[in-house]
Amino acid sequence: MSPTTETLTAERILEATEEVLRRHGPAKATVVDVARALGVSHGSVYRHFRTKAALREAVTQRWLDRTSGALSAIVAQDRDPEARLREWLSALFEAKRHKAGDDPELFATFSVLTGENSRVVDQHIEDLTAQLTEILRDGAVRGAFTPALDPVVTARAVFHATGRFHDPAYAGEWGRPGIEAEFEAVVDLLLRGLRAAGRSGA
Amino acid sequence: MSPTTETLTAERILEATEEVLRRHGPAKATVVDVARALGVSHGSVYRHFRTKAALREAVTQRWLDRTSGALSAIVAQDRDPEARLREWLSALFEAKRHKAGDDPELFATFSVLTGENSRVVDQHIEDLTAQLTEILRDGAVRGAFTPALDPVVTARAVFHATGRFHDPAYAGEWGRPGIEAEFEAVVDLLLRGLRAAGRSGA
DNA sequence: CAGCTGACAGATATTGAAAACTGTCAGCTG
DNA sequence: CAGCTGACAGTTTTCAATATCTGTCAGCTG
Repeated sequence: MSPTTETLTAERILEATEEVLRRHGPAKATVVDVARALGVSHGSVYRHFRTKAALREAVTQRWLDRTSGALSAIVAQDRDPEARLREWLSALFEAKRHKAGDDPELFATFSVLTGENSRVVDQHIEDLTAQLTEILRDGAVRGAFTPALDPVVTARAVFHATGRFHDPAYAGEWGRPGIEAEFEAVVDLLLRGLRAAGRSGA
Repeated sequence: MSPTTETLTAERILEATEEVLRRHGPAKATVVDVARALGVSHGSVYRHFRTKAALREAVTQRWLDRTSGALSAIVAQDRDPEARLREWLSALFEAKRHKAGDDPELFATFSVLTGENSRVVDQHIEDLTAQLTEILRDGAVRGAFTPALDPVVTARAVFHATGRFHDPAYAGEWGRPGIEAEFEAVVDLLLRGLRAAGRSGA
């Protein structure tokens, strides 16, 4: 039962690939490296993943799904939709910032896929906007947010409007001093726009 | 009075550089090319611009200033601040879109400078947010926008929130089908947030 | 015989030598 | 003598040869 004699599964390949990507980065990590880390030939890896791109995408998907999963807990909370939306956006920003800082090589892989308009990234964005839609819909039902706005369209608008704080293209600016204040200003403005008429402002 | 015997001025060098950049793009355009286009030695170009970077920046600044100038006319209009803001944002989006489409090589130069956090790009952003601030301040005075928000901070928030529609990092998405609707959704939401309480919604 | 191997063809990346470019400056020229 | 030239040193880019990688598959192995 030593690791090298265990059956070769997609899961084990994903773990090894994540490790190789973490060490070498997306530009240098090769399928041969992954196979070597697992003590098998690279042909075996191709038995589980049709192409190198599919492997990269699977690793990235797993990695992104961890974020979506953590955020969905906030959506499920039973409290003030406005506070929930604020916390959700804040958590998304934090998550992306930490990923960029703690796992720069995996983050670079994610950035590459974003630039390539990968299906995986599109799916991630759909997951996130679906969560936003859920909060907005609930907020409208509870009377916290105006019912005048279509939740699906508005969720996408909120997501795009906060792109500076979660899109990897901006990762370089997430370390700047005033970034937190910028985030607050954008979120405050968006929340003003979402609130039902008759509720007090800031 | 033939062009080749005219005095060599910064202005003539800028024109020639713009032409060379348009033809070759930022990666291939050289100072030697610019000098050749002007019929002088490259040493003469260095008499007017200390480095190649300074030359690129001067060309880009001129190019960006044309946009700021056109937009300032909208700021100066004497009409409903909300309509003015809408038109200003729309004009900014259009201007960037056309620049990206009509002058791809000059736009690429601008994108390079953006990625390098050039002083020229920072100045351009300051110009634009100053114009936004002006509209917001005027809107607050006229009672169209809520006075609860600091115009300077809010102008930056509006600028960041609409980044998807003017930041060169997103140029690749400006040709997509739904982009206009996305733009409208974001602007509608922001305007709801800006409006003074007691005014009717959408 | 299910799963793995390793040789292979074509594609991609690396390397290092040669070419081109940037920025300087002593001296030429009108 | 103000303005321009062109040779030059140091750096960057180009290009072609070489090495490595991707993806396939016939055949080996437990």
